[in-house]
Amino acid sequence: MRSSRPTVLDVARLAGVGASTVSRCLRGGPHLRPEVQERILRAIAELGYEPNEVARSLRGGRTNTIGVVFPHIANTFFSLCIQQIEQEATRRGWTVMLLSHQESVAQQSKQLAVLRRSRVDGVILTPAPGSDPEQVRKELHGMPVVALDRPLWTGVDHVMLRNREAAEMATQHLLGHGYGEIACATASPEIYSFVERIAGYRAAMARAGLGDELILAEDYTRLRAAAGEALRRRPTLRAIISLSNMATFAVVQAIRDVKHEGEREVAMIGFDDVDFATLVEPAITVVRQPTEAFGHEAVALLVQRLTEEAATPLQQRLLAAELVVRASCGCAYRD
Amino acid sequence: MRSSRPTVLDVARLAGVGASTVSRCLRGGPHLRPEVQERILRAIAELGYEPNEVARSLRGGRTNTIGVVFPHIANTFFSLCIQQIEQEATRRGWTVMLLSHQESVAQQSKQLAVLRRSRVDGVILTPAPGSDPEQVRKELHGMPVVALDRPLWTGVDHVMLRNREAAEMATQHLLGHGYGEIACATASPEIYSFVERIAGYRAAMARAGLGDELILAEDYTRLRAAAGEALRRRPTLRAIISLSNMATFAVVQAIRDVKHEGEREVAMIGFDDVDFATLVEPAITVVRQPTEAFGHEAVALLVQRLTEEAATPLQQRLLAAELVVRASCGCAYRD
DNA sequence: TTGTATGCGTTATCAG
DNA sequence: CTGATAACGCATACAA
Repeated sequence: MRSSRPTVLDVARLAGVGASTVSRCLRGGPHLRPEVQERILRAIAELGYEPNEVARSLRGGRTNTIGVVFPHIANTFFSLCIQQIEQEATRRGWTVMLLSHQESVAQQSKQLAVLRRSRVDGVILTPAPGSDPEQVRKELHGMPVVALDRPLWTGVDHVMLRNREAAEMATQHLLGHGYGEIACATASPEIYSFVERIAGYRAAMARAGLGDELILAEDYTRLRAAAGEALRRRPTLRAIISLSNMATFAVVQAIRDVKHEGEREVAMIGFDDVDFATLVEPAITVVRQPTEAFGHEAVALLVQRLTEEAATPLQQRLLAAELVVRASCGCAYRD
Repeated sequence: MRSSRPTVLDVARLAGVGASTVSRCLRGGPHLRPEVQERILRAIAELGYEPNEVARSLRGGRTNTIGVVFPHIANTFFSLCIQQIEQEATRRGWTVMLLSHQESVAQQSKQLAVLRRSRVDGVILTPAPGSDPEQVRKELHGMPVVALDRPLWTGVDHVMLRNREAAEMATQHLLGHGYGEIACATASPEIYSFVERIAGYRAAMARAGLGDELILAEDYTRLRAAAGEALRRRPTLRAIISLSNMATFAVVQAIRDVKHEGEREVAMIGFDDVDFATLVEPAITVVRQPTEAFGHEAVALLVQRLTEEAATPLQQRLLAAELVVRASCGCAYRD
């Protein structure tokens, strides 16, 4: 059953040629007599030969594999990115090794060690909050890396959202509807993208001469509670911006909680075009991140660097978010 | 920069021992003088040596990698499974190569070829609909496989839901609420799990002496339309069961579409505990699949078979679904 | 145009 | 207890 598979040598023997000739035939070498090539191809088919990528990797020093390390896999933002990465990698003939670090620096270290030992050619990484850039640089040990969604250190290729602009845009939109008191909700406010989005929100509020109110929490269960509390404490608070898909979920719940206690309309703009955005009433206006571009660009950048001849200059992609206007922001319903 | 990394030989030289001694030290061989071990460990630390898994794989004939092939990655059911698989694999010291086939048999063939050439030790596969089992068996070429969510051929390890029971349970629940006309909605009715769930639904309806009505479509946009149409065509239709997270989404939309046209209450039970289930009004009663168990069991089964001494008997896990009762089925609201 | 020999980094074997 | 050696499968340099 587990009969060991045929090697180039088996093919060579059957075709009555040398091993290197078979190798050349496989790799499309030009120096081949058609007749010989024919014999080799037949031998390959007959034996069901397939090259051993492990041996190729050892010999060539390249694995044709990229390591992908994300905080979580099931979070819709990341799973959409991963989906895109897998497809783009497959399309280009690369293979993906998937790992997650659960937002833990320690776990991230372990996973990077796995990638080092596996000799992957490059890495796509969304670093855990609190990562020491210099430490990560060492742990990468020279493996080319593309930072996705969060920065690593200046001088590394990355693909990120224009976080500030995105949050500003949302805030502006709410301000345009006449809301003066607008809160901003997120868990894990130490995570880079949230830091930036908070800054964007604050900038917009400051420009309008208004104060800001942050609703923060360690996790999303607490965020729901915190948002509810904020709404109760401040009856004049009528609008909230949430900074991620999870936060959006929590805020929707909080608003519903408060609504149940008495009449109270609260406008909101969510982050990420979650599927429930169009299902709830009113439909949620959201800041949509271009997840396809995240995945596509990350792979493109990495592959480019892995196959470059001369040194490619630093590549940094700053992606624009899109405001998908629905009803929750105060706009007329128009679905 | 790309200075090639130290090898066992470098470590051996620095420690003043032979290469195999270093190897034994690494693999925890018992035959080592403490003094020598000390020297080796120091050399390893000094050089920053890390074993090359590629070479190990070539030498050992095992890659410590499992291939995971799913239809899609971003579908919440699959992404939850993948998340669990990655965690369980990492915990056990295995590595995951992630691929998707987009429900295409041709794409699946290509991905299995990638896995063959990569010499992964085993595969977790959710086969594309229309797969020829014998063909897949050949394409696996002896690699141990665990089928997840959909069967492959009798005699292969698998982890699946008790689909019929799950659908029957949901149907029963609706029948218990007094609904006589209950429709069942899904796209891609050729996919195994949906076939089974349809059978379960029908069995329950037949047992109650009632006829069944299937709402089928090729994709989910059309399913939304088809469900809306069915509701309009048959004003007495007051309950729908949807067979997947995507179908649930479509049915919720359809019910909302119809509701907008006039007063009409439609009960429903969804499949998969999607996050929007608790956000819409009324909250959706759903059949919850134990995604953690899917991932965990799949890895456990596969690893067991990969590390078995003697031949392990066929392992088939049939997971039970859980009815999460909320309000959409007609039960009192109780959140 | 083709074949032979060598090495990629490990580990198992076997002799010391 | 330890060290030299061979082999895993492939691709390259070089010889023919």
